[in-house]
Amino acid sequence: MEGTERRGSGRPDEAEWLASYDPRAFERVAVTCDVVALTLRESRLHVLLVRRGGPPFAGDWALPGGFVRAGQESLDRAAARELAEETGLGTDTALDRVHLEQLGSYGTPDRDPRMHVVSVAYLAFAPDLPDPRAGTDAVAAAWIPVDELDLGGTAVDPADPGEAPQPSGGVGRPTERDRRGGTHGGGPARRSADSPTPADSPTPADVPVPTGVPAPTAPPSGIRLAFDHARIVADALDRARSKIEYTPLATAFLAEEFTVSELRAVYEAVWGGKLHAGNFHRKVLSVPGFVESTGATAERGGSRGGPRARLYRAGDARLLHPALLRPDREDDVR
Amino acid sequence: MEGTERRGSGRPDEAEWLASYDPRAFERVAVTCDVVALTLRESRLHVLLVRRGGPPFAGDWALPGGFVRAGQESLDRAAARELAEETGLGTDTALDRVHLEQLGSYGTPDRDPRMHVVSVAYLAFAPDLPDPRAGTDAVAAAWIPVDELDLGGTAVDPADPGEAPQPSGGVGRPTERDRRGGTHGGGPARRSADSPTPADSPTPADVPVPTGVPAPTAPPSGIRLAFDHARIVADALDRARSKIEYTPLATAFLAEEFTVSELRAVYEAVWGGKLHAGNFHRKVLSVPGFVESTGATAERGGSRGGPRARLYRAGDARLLHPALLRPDREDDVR
DNA sequence: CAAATAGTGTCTATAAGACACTATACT
DNA sequence: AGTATAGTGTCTTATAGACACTATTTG
Repeated sequence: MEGTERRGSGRPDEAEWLASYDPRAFERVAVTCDVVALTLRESRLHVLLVRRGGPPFAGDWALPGGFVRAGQESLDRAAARELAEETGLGTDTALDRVHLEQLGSYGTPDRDPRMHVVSVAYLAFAPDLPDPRAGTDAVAAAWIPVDELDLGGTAVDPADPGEAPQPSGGVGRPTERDRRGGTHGGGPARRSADSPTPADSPTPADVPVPTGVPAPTAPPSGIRLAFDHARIVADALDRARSKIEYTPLATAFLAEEFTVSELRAVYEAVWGGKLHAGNFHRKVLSVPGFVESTGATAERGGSRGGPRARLYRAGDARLLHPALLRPDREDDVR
Repeated sequence: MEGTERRGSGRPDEAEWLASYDPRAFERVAVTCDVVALTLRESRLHVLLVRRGGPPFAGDWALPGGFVRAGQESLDRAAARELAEETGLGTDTALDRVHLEQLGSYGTPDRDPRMHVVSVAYLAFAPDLPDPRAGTDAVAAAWIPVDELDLGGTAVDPADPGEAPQPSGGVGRPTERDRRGGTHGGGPARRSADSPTPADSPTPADVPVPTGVPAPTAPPSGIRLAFDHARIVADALDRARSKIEYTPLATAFLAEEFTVSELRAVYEAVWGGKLHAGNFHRKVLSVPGFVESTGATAERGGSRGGPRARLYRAGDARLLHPALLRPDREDDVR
């Protein structure tokens, strides 16, 4: 809207002017909010998906989402609403322990065969939540392990990653997408789709889906997602991997009180690899404001032995300083 | 769109179902692309702005932007088009040296008094470009020094930063916004507006606009921007400050060949502070792929004396490893 | 010549990782 | 008992920053 009027004064292209002046005079794009909700179940990362009842992509799994209610709600609220509807949790209940942030917007004209739809994607970090009330919705809804998804390991041109999340306007570190290339140096006409720029993680890796990263890549023949949702989920995972490096958000996957081992399990699940227990322990406790001791101790030791671990809760830091950097992978930048 | 059909089977709220089922049956939101184009002029950071000709906010400066052409262009393309139109440069010409990435989307219902508009904001890094062809557009267009803008140093509730960029899905480091709080831990209903989550910079600083950061904060009475564009520009600056930490994008502000001193000037302008020349020099040359020597030497030494500097061009790295971290500011996290 | 800059050398503090070791608790 | 885990200590290496210094060029 803004800045529209400046067009069309003393210009020859009146037609074009009209087109952009009154939105109602022309076809419009639809706006939806889609949510990539992540949680940890049995030390595996899961994403909330719904099964589509009708075409297009009938029977396929897709991200929960829906139209933004014009004039009624902000994007953030729309995302929260979608998430609440899908998880079956009240907008307040257990849902207030969920972290929700904007991921990026996707708006290629042909991403939905029915019409031009711009989806504003959100990323959610949730503690282990109950199964979504599948019966309520037409088809099914479930938490699916992310490593069972086909996220299209099929290389993305590093110079033209499509459109969507960029290492966005938040405080962050380079994400996988950044590592893969992003829009750097490209002319304005380089991307094929709209993509938020990833901006979360600092570990470089310009190779699309190289070996070296253990779990979070696409398996031989995983679950296909509807629309461009595989891309959105891939971007979300990039963001998540990056985000837990420099924020305490890994704690959002856990209960209010947790042990350092449980926290380490979050990192291992999200990053996909083993971490050195001893060094991780010291590191976590050394970052100011990351966790604070409750003074209590776990009821029992590990299931396979070991002393009872001390309990912690999230500290008051909003950023980790210094950050917990991902271990260098082979597939480093350049 | 996606996942809409799953609603409304065996549900009591048929009305609501209808509302979200067929987008054409209800009021829609408009989608625009706004661009925050940054460039360096005389060692100061400037942003491209246009002056509004009519209400609302007539006479105020605003970001260049316009409607996304339904069914015709992706978000990335729309942003590139807006930028090209405004700078007067062809979509290819000098514009192919411009870096363009998605920043985030802003969609509070009341951000435009006329209707519900979702703006997908983009961030551009440009080398010194000619003045925009002001005559063409109704009112004016110009490069304005960012430190002359009123970006509302008026504290943002660290717990409720509004809606827009989050340290997005790209590879990044925590940005100022991350440092200020972001959506961490907040329930889904916490934000007042939609904001991409910043994800770019790692230096923590939870204080809204604390002392310590020299230049890039709001002056006593700077230029007011239309709509929520001050917020968008603030988010863009956060992203930019963060982005040059872990990517070689600072070179996008310079000509093809540049000296280390010129590169340092970019960092100083964007971060707002002096950097140690010697350490910066060594650091830049030590990061693999950041810059590569051309073998040539500058024609003349500095205007105030000194040897002729060697010339470099951007290297092939897409991420800096290790990153060039911003010097710790007092206003550190916690 | 004076002053400012380009570029290098050196030292110190911090942080990450490898490794070793103890103490505890489960089966 | 055997084994796995919680948590700590120590050493090595990489990096950031402070500081010093030389060489080169402009006014």
